Amino acid sequence: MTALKYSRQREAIKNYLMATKEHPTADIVYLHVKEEFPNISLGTVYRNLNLLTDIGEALKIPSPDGADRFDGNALPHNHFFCTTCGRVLDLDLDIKKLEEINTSASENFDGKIESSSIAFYGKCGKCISRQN
Amino acid sequence: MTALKYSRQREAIKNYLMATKEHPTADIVYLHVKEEFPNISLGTVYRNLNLLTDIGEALKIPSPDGADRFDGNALPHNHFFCTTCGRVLDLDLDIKKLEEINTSASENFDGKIESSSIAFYGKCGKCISRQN
DNA sequence: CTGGTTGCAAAAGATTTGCAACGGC
DNA sequence: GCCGTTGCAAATCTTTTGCAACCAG
Repeated sequence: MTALKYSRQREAIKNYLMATKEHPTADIVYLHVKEEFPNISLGTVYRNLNLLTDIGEALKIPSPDGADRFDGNALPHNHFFCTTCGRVLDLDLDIKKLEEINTSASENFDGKIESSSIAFYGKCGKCISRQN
Repeated sequence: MTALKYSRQREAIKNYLMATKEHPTADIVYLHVKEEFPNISLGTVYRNLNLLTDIGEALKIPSPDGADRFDGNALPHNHFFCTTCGRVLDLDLDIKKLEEINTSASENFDGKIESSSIAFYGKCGKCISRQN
């Protein structure tokens, strides 16, 4: 285990991640942090996003089409993927229900379930009203 | 809508996908189908996997580390991702519970939820026993 | 014949990495 | 000063695509 050292770039990345609800891709994080650090490189953004993910301060959300997305909220919660516009939204569920699911899943499964996350798919509110 | 035409390559890909429970990457599908069609190209494998996914005869499972995986079982079911060895396993849940989740999620959500899928994380049985 | 499909290779997109300079501690 | 971090560019990995030949209907 190597000691972690402070860096202004990493802090800016983390601040941006925690402030937005947009579940940005690495590229979008890069574009925003670039406003404050014009010389920052995409490689640094990737390195720090992975580092934050590894130490549990961010989530990496894989996407079936396109780049992975990142979430500054590392607490257990779920996501909704709009199949029309591609947006990713947070979606909170009753904790009891979530625990029930893990318990129920453990019953017929050979292994240890440590966590779970649900992906919901459909049309988001914006896309539904745009369609009318 | 363009008419779909039979191809031996597509059939071989589909057969392999339906026969395995390994949730293979495109590359692994390629290596297996190559045994029967030595000249098949990776591009053809990708084209057909995407086609099968589009017409609902396969699922594309995005992975946070590495290539997407494909599943020949297109019926709604869930997956377990072993955080130690990276294997992806099927995991079935009570249908009632799944419906409850979608209903419960719809209540506080502005949009239309059409489907959902749960990703479970932890250690698979093999990795647990290997560790002892 | 017509038009979907294939193999090949090049291109595109996303992410990682080697390296020398830099910056925390 | 030591060693983690950065910027840059090149490399790697995954997936898509243009094109001419091919094949199913």
